[in-house]
Amino acid sequence: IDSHNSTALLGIPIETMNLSLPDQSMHSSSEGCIEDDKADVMLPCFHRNMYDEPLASYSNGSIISQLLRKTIHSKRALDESPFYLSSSAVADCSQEDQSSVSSKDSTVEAASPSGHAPTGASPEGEHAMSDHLQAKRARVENIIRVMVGSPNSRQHGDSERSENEARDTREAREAYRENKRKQRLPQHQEHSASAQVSRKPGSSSSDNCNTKDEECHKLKEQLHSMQRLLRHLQEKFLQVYHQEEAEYDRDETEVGVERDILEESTESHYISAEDDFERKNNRVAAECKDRIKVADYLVQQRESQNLQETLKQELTRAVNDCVDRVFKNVSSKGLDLSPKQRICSSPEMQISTGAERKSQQASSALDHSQAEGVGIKSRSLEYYESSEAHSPQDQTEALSLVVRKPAVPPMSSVTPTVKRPYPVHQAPFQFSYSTPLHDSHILEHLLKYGPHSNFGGLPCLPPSMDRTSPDSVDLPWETIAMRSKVTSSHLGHHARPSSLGGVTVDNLCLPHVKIECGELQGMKASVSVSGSEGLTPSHLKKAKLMFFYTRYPSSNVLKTFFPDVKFNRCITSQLIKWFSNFREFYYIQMEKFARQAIVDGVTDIKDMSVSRDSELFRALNMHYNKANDFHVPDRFLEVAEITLHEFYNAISATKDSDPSWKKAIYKVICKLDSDVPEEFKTSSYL
DNA sequence: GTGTCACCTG
DNA sequence: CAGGTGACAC
Repeated sequence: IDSHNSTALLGIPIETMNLSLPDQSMHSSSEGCIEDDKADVMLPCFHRNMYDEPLASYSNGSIISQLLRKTIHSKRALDESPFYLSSSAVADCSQEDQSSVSSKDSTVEAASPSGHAPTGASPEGEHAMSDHLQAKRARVENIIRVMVGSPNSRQHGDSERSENEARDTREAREAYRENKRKQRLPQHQEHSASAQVSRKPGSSSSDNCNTKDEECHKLKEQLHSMQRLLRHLQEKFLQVYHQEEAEYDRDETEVGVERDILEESTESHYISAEDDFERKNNRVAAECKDRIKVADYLVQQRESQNLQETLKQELTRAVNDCVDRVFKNVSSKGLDLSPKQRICSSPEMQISTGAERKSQQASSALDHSQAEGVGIKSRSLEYYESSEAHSPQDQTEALSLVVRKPAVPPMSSVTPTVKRPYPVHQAPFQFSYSTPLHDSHILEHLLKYGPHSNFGGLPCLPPSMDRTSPDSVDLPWETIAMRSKVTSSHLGHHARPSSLGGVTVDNLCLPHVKIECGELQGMKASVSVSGSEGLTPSHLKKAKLMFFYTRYPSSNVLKTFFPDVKFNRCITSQLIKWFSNFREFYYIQMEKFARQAIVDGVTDIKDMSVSRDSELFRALNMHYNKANDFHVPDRFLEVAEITLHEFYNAISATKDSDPSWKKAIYKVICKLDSDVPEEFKTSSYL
């Protein structure tokens, strides 16, 4: 509470801290898990004042709403006098933070984006205002987006966060108007940041390699960068609003109207999802309504209605999109898609530009750890950075490739894809805007656990246990890069179904066989044939065993003993080639052992016998019957012995000087073929 | 011209 | 084990 109050006094929104702290402490020692993250994210939404920033975590579409709400809130706080802050700070955490920072200027500015048309403005004036308003909104959206996606907001340690916030507060006061909004948004991130921090240890639980010192150092670094970013944003805000303020000075009543609109839209969209949330917020909402409603409906109903419609549309769209994404994710999970796929399913708009990229990447990765785990985020981000133009859909098929080749940007993969919910914004500032991720995961959580589930209380599951995928496990930033590389092994360690074994493997080998047939026909045959009709490793093994009986099988023999193979020129040639290779190895061995015998001083071929114990036999058996699960016929031993003698004699007679000296031997051996047992004819022999 | 084979290479 | 090549037979 102390820290809380102090922070509030400093004018820093600490709502997130207040709400998240318990969770943090709870999760700090535990392993980071998605659910926890989600819980952290969710808490603000459900336990906080509706007007705070419930929408901030939902979607880009709600940004305007968020701004409006904030403005209203600030306004209210202003109206309520300085005491509001102090009292609320102790009593209601959700309100104080906002009110603490609020000032009249800030209120006006904040309100400006949404509703500025002064009462009694002429129609033309209103129209012009609406245009102006839209332009203003766009700018504000961009700025907020930037702030939301601000890089370093996520990794602040609790202790350091205080310092950071204090600094931010000072800066904020300097640029008071914008700061109010800024502070909140960053805090929203901070909320997740805190969650992130708490989860870190857990995430790295598998390898407790991250010391606190390291974390602190990183957090500090990120804090600094975030501060820089914050200053930059403040400047931007000032620029925008100074311009706007000169022209449009907002009536406070409008703020109330807007706020009311926001209330309605917000409630309609989200309360249904979370009754608990509604209950908690009703109290606050009632208060606000009492104060503001009087002024609300006195002001330009028309504009407010338009605004209301717009906001509703935005919210509806955002919600719909979220639902779609959630269902996609769920369905993909049901299909047991690889983690990677799932990862990419929630990428959303991750657009980073220029110098901010790096920090952005880090922050965004951490930022969304709540929902999906850092690894996922980072990967998705990488993907978008590497190829911004690509839509997630484009990645759909690359998964397998990516999976096997770490070097390739894994991003290309996966993704079953979810369309980017909203068009990319063309703002001068394009930081990653990851909010959509939040909403999707929030909804997902709702779908999975129901609206009343306790996000904060979710059990911390062991990494990769009871999680949809290992990727969801949160990891420290340092490990993200590695993880993204490791992704390549996803197929292997994750879902590589044992079922992949037999048939699949065989099929994989098919190309081998088939490619040999240059012609389309052959390709078709091999492809369509797969398994039963094409040549598989099983067929190869069978051919090797047949070699014990026949070294020079005829085409007819082959066709007879490979009834399950759809023969064509390619297949036949392939089989012939196999036996050719078998012979090659066979004769090489024979020549080698014959020469060795000569070297060893063997003078009588009677001393050269081939038995099952002989080295020659072992070599041959190893080659043709590696599994040693086949009883080699005695006839083969005889043939082998004859062959060895032939080579010995030829070499002894120095016939090997003749380039074609082996031909005579081949001629002899080819006559020694015996019939292949009938059991080889059955396609299921092996 | 086509098919088969041995040989060589990777 | 596959691919390529040359020799050879048909």
